[in-house]
Amino acid sequence: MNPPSQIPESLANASQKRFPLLLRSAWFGLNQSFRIRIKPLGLTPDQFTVLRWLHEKKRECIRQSDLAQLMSSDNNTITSIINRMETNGWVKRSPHIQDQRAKQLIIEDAGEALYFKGQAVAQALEDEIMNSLSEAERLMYLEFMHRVTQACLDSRDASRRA
Amino acid sequence: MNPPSQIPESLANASQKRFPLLLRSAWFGLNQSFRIRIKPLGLTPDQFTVLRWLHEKKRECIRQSDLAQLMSSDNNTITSIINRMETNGWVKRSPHIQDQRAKQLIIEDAGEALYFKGQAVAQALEDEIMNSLSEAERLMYLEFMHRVTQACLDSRDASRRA
DNA sequence: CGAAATTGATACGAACACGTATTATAGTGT
DNA sequence: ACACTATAATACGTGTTCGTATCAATTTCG
Repeated sequence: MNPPSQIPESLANASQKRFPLLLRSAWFGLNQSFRIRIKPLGLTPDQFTVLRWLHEKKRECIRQSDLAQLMSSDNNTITSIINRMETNGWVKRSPHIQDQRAKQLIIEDAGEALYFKGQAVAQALEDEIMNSLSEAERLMYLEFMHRVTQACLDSRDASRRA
Repeated sequence: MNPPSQIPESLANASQKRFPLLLRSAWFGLNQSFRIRIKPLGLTPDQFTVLRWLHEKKRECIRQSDLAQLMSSDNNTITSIINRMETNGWVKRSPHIQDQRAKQLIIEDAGEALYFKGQAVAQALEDEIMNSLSEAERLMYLEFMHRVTQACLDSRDASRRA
């Protein structure tokens, strides 16, 4: 007997419900879906994430390394992303007041306008995904996910120090 | 027990427990942790994932596009990864019996030996993360995560068709 | 059968992730 | 003042992700 070969194999077989596989598929699926939907805006998912943080932290002084922290990324990647976004006129680098090594990131009006458009798409997508859980399940899930996420970041930090 | 103010801002502030942020941080954290730990083996996380699938599906005939499906990836990326892994002698391409367009992927002995070493690291990491939940919580979490993951993949497929 | 649409793989280029090294500045200790 | 260490950003190289285009082989259908 052949295994049922024409069912979404990605989950049908794989899902002995192992956490790493689920996490990978969830992230890839969400990211790809979002990428396709915001492509008309000329944005990538990562660029949108940058705009989100710069918008939300507009009152604070955000250096590139702060942004790297917020995005679970690193200074190299941020430098590269900001280069492109600065060229597009969505953000700008400003000298930091107290620290002459650092550069403060500021979202430009064009960038903020783009953010608002992307945010509508992002919110719709998030709602759509979260609809697969009931209200009560969603609360539990987000609580669990919060703890698991913290464990992942702790594990990373421990591995770095080792 | 006050809100520890000098703990990763990525979760302390951001975690109004919004799903996309949690998912991104969890994936990046897990991936980075795993990358650091298997680096001594000369493997990247994605290469390990390839070895895992080719090992588990060793009895079946796996084409590159099958692997793309399993990994929530695409043919372009698989071609690129397999190129490097074939150079290293970890996998090899074989002509497909019935479909002359396709290439069957086969894990080499060197690749399988590497997989076993990586698997020990992967399992330890998974156990470590899952320890942040009790047994009962873990069961619920994996069930929820399964549904959410399926929703993410469905959303991607819908966006592609649109 | 034969034309059209589809599929498997690849080439190429842009964007992103990450490691290592480098430069400039800041903070530390003496 | 001095050396020492740490941090912010960048340059550069490798690996991964993804879009578009291309080619060959397969399937569908008139």
